[in-house]
This record gives sequence, C-alpha cells and structure tokens, in this order.
Amino acid sequence: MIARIKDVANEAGVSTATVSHVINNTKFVSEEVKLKVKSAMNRLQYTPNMVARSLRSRKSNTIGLIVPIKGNDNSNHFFLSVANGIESVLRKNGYHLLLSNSHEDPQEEIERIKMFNTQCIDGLIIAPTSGISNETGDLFGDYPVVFFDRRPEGVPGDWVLVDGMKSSYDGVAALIEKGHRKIGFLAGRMDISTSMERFCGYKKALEDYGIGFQEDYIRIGDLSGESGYELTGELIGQKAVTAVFVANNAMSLGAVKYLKDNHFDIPGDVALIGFDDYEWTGMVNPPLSVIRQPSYEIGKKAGEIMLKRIKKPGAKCQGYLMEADLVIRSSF
Amino acid sequence: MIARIKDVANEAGVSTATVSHVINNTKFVSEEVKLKVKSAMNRLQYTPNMVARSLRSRKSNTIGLIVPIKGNDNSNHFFLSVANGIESVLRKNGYHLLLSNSHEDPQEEIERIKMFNTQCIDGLIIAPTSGISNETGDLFGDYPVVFFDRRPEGVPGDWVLVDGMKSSYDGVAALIEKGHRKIGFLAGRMDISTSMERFCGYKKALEDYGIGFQEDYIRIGDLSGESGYELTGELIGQKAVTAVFVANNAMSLGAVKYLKDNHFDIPGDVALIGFDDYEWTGMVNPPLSVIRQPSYEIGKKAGEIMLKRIKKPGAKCQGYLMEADLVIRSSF
DNA sequence: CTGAAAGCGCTTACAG
DNA sequence: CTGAAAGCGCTTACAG
Repeated sequence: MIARIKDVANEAGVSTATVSHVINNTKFVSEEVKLKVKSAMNRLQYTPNMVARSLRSRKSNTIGLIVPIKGNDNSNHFFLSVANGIESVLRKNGYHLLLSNSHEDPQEEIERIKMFNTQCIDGLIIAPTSGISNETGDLFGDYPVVFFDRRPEGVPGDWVLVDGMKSSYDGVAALIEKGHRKIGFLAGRMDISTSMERFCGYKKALEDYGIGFQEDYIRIGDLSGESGYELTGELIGQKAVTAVFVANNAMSLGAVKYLKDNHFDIPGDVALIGFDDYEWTGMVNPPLSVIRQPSYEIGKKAGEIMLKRIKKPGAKCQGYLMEADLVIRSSF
Repeated sequence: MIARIKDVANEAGVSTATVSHVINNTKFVSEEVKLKVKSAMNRLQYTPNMVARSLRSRKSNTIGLIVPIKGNDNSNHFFLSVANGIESVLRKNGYHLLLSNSHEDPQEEIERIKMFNTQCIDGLIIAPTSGISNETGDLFGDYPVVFFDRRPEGVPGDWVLVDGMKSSYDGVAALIEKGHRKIGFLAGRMDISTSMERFCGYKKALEDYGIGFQEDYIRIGDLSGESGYELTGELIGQKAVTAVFVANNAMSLGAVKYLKDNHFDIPGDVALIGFDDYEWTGMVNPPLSVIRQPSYEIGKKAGEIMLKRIKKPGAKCQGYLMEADLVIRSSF
C-alpha cells in the first residue's frame, strides 16, 4: 500500500498540516518535529501525490509545449532539439514537460491548447502556427505563455526568437562579397514571422550593397524538402541566378539534393547557403555553409524565461533575441 | 470565472452525478436530460478539470516517456522521432505524453521514474539504460510499462524492438557477398541489448559464410560520434580491415567523418555500412548504405501497445519485433 | 432513471 | 509553534 500524508502524520505523531509544512517548507517547524516527520517519511517511503497537490494548490508543476512538426517529417529536428533544451532546464527545477504537436495546422493547434487547458498546466511554451491570432490568444488560460521561434502579433507573452533578419543579412552579404549579384531566395510560407524576417534581411542586404531587388529571384514553398527541390529547379532553370540563399532547413536539404541530382557544381555553378546546422551539412560535398541557430540553447532560454515568469507573474512581458552564426564552409 | 461541474449541474437543474454521467457515458441518462446538460455545458463553456478527475478516478490519461539521450547530442534523433510517433497515437486517443530524459544514466533514470511515480501516470514507455535491473523494475508503480529499442532481462513489461540480429546479419552478409572477408565491427556499449544483438548478427553472418571471427576487428565505443571517429581510425590504422559495419547512428557519422578527413576512398579503400537512416546518409559522397530502423513507426507501435495494455491489464506481456531494412546505396 | 453524499490526498486560512 | 477542519473538483458506490 502506498503511503499518504495521513499515514506519515500518524507514524510521526503529528498532524497532516505539520507534515505538509515540513515537506513544503511553508512554515517554521521545530528541528525536533521536522526530524520525526522526515524519519517517518523515510520509513513509509512516502512520496507526495502530485495530483492531489495540484488540485488543492492550483499548480501542477507542469509546462505544456506545442511544436509545429508536419507529419512524419524527419528533417525537422530543430523543434525536437529545442524540446530537449526545454526539458533540461525544467527538470532541474522540478517541472514536468507535456509535449504536443500542432502539425503546423492552426485547427489542431487550437485543439492542443484546449486539451492543455483542462490539464492545469502552469505555463505554455509554443512555436505558434501562422493561424494564431487574437482569437486564439483568448484561448490561453490563466497561465504565462512564452513563444519561441515565431511570435504572433498582438498576442501578449514572453518570447525567445532568433535574429532572423540579421542572420539572413549576414548570409546574403557574404554572398555579395564573393561577387554574386544575382542571388535567389527560397523560403517557406511567408505568413510565418521567421520567413518574413529572413526575407527582410535578404532585401536589406541587397539594398545596402546597391543591388536591385528582383521579384523573379524569389520562390516561396511550403517548408518541405520537396518544395525546396522543386523551387531550386525553377530558380536554376532560368539560369538567371548564380547563388541561392535558402531560409529554411528542410528546404535547404531539398536544394542540395536538386543540385546534386542534376550535377551542378557547388559553388562553381551555383553558390549556396542553407539554414540550420545539421550533422549532414558539414559532410556533403562540398560542405554546406549555413546559418546555425542555437536550437538547444533556445529551448533552455525558453524554459528559463518561463520559470522566471512563473515566479514573477506581474512583470512586463519581455523578449529575448538570440544570435545565429554564419557557419562558413565551402558552398560559396 | 471558470465553470465547475457544480455550476453545470445548477444551470441544468440536475445533480453533479448526472452531469458526470453524461460526460463520461458511464450510466444511462435520458435523452432529454442529456440535452439539458449538454446545452448547459455549452453555455458555461465547461471543460472538466482533469486534475480533479485524476485524483478521484486514479487515472490521469497521461503516459510517461523516458528516452536516453546523452547531453546535447544532436545526432541522436532516433529517440525524438520515436517520441513523435508515440505522441501521434496517444493524442488520437485522448492521452497526453510526459517527456523525460535519462541521459543514458542509470541514476538519472531512477530519478525520472520516481518523479513519474508521483505524477499518477497511467503507463510508462521507456528505452531503458543498461543500468536497469530487477531493483529498478521494482520502482515501477502500479502501471503498465512498455520497453522500446532495448529490453532489460527479467523485468516484466511489453516491448517493441527492432530485429537487430537479423538486420545486422543482412548488412554483414551483403559485405561478404561483395567479397569482403576482413570486416570490422563498431558498436557502442555492449551492456545495451541492441548492441549485443547487432554483434550477434555480425558473428552469425561470419559463421554462416565460414569466415573466422577476429577479436581485432571489433571496437567498442560509447555511442558518441567522437568514439566512432577514433575507433574507425584504430581499425583502419591496422590496415587489416577492408570493410566496416557500424552498429550505431552517431558512431556511423563519426566513421564517415574519419574516412573523409583522412581521404580514404569509400568504398575503394574501405566499404562501409552504417546504422539508422538520416537525411545526410543519402547525401554524403558516396551515399552511405545503412540499416534503416522505422523510428516513427516504432513510436506508434509502442503507443498502441500501451493503449491496448491499459484496456486489458490482465493479459500476458507481449513483444513486437519490427524489421529494419538494408538501404543499399554506394558505400560498399 | 436520478440524486445525496462520501471521499480521492493534499494545502491553507484560522484558531489556539 | 502545532492542529482541526474546510475545501480543491471531480467520480462512484449506494439509496430510492
């Protein structure tokens, strides 16, 4: 039989209130009584029932996480790496992580949020789909929300983002410095804030270097490897472009694949910079230059911000902008 | 203010018991009353409080998952992909997933299990570390356990494994058929059942083809890319070996890296077969042949087995052996 | 077919 | 400094 707080109280000859107070350090208890209680807990192998505690105290020590991973997309490890980072800081602080997936579908996202609302989560960490808006924001329960990777406009909450504008700018600038003037830009859905920011960085770089913007050099896909493959084909097919900047991870893979399948020389025929650093990026031939986002660190940061927010619910929402590096290898 | 079951009962003019019964379909309620209750629920935007439900019914609709990912190991996406698969089937059935990580450390694993025990989980899905044993098994609470990827001896529970023996056999046999006689074997810790099985497959293949087993051709690392790199160096340094079979994913990456760094021709100088199929495996030069484990499907299977077990707690423990394919590319 | 009431295992004002 | 007791929001025998 599993011990309850009542059993401990009996065993120690004190009230359940006292036991609770020594467990939670919530009131002064004399050393003597404390010791009695602790040894009773040991003898009975008592562990508090978290569900009962949650019900009573309205806190669950559980944080919900919603990532937007499409279907069985093995190439999208970015979010899982973030999840790993989040878990690591939550665990150290006695918090649990409830993992869920919106599959990049606003409807499913709403379902996930509702599901979490019934679970008494203490906070929600989410990379919102493009569908999130004020109405979805209203769904959020009475807990702090921290956004990561993307940030919906007009919905309050803390956030941790990567400076996509700057990183993208750096990448494109590097291509320009190498002499490229006709630079293609490939991205996923433009309704996602990250795509938009990266696009702005691209434009800004062209502008700063006095290079005209060409609508033709832009292709917008759907974040999938296949669309990266196809759109690279379109871009290259025109033979107008000498370099391509790919603003999404799965699409970078597709781009490389297209170029290799069609025997284009990188960087001889086409220079390339991709997004996100994976095991394979340094190992393809030639090794691919990429913008590296610190995914694990993003997760840790998101976890830390959440914990801080839980401690200080009143404070003003704040954001944290992380830097991404340009990892230079041999693809441009 | 958030509505409770009492509010719904008042609004509908019935008892809380009746409301509960229409929510859970646990007793016959007349259509008429049902309708009254449902419209009351709608009006009040009622959602049941899962924590209270868990406390009373001793069920949380939450499954715990413990994966063994070392530190910030970005190359170990296998487990995260499994997690994704698990989540997909749990969610469809109204279950939540609590994610945790043992970091391949038996001590931490024990901590995680204890933490879950206080959380009223309905079941635990775990890829156990080598440290798990009967004593650890005793830690498990009164819920079903399903093991995946690895299976501890003597600890009861359902399991879903990949046939590592067969897949390894197939890989090594393929190398032999190509004419190789001196085949190196690289694996992580041998106290993990998967490593052992893969080793057995290796030995069996040699035996069946009448090739003597050479202790020198075996190197055991620690599941890390670095150890794969180093040990490949050792194996190749002897110049004794013409092919290498790597029985672990991170180590496969290390092996490829070593060979490329040191300008060995694959498969001219050294033929290679790795473990687990990633984005990069098909894109290195030459494309790497690998044993592909169906990670997402493993997760789905584990989730399904768990759900089945929860419905039928009495049934005998059962296992499910999944097949891994040899994906033939150009590295041997 | 429906309801009154006990109770899941805790926490937390409140009293002393 | 410690305890008696109410109550968190449900479910579930039990009675009718």
